[in-house]
Amino acid sequence: MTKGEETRARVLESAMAIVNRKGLRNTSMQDIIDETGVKKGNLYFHFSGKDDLGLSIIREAAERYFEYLSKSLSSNDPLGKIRNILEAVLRFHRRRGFVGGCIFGNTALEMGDTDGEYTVLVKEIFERWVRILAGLLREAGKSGALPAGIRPEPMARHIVSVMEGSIMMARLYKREDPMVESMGYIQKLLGMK
Amino acid sequence: MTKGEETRARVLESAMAIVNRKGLRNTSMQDIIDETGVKKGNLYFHFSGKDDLGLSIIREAAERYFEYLSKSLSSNDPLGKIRNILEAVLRFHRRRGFVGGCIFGNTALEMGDTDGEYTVLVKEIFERWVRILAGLLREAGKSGALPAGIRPEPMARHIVSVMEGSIMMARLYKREDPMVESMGYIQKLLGMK
DNA sequence: AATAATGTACCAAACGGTCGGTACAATATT
DNA sequence: AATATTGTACCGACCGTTTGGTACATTATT
Repeated sequence: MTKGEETRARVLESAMAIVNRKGLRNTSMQDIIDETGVKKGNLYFHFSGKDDLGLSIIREAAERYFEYLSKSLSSNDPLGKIRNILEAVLRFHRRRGFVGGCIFGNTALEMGDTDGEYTVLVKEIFERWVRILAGLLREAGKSGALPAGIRPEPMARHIVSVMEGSIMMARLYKREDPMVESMGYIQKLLGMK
Repeated sequence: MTKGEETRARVLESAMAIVNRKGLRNTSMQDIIDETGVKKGNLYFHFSGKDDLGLSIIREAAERYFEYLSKSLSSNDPLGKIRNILEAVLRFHRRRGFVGGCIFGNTALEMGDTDGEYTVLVKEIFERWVRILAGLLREAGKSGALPAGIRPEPMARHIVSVMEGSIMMARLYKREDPMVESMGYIQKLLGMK
């Protein structure tokens, strides 16, 4: 790792923490400069602009997030794995004190109705999440563990919506209850409760 | 209605439309000046600052929203009324082409983790929504129309989370499917499907 | 005449971004 | 071995624009 790569990684690390806390639009390049000590010229040497930095942050956050989720799969049966994932998401936000919320959902909302690079990237991340859940649901369906009338794809999309909505509420009220309750209802729908 | 009241109402109307489309933080006072033709001095005569204008917008939007929902209650039984409300929400966003999303959820996220006036106001609005839904659920419970194990308050909170999450997804993908699907799963939980 | 409403000019701060330039190690040339 | 060249990393002053907000004179309305 060269000196430059090290600097870039360090800046990305700090910037990710700030954006996770304050959101993308509300984080200025100056904030990053102040926090990391990197000088402006150098910051723009490593990142071509704010969008380059922002997209790099989202991409890096997604990689870490999916890696974290995949390490939380302790169960053997597919529905158990889904519960593992939901619980991992809850743990993630509980550890953060429900500060910041979901960086992907936040970015989706911040970017509004534009069709820019951010929106495309966030869509891809959600689709990746849906694909993972739908795969597990399909697997559960094959072994007859899925209640009648539950189709994998729509249910997977529903789970993502529920998590995003309940993360938002948990953040707003700084309580885990919205997430815990909604996760319970998902499990009820899946016949696990 | 005096001329001044008229001006104030007109500015509030236009500003609400802009904020609904672009979000609060991404809407500048200049945007409102450009759109409405009101002059800067006059704008600051009617509203003490951006926060005053912003809070007025949210309050007004909430009044209209709840009024709109209450006019959509055509059913007689409480669970039917809940379906009416969900369908009214869907119609509301469909008419907007899923542009803008939910102004309350957007504001909640935009304001981040601060405990400012915006956050307090948005919390109140969500609580009001929960109270309405919980009342209907309790009513349904009394007449035995609620499946076993469904408690009104948590279920009401869950419904709000689901709606917020699915509105966000519908906005992101510019499709009604996320809302339609999630509404279906809510009805399934309530034993209506 | 008093007050309510409006118009215009201005402000300091913050924003993302550009610019010319420096420091220094690695490589090429002589 | 001495010198010249190149590429990476870094620096801080400066730019134009936009931001929310203020000051104050002017015009309608009552």
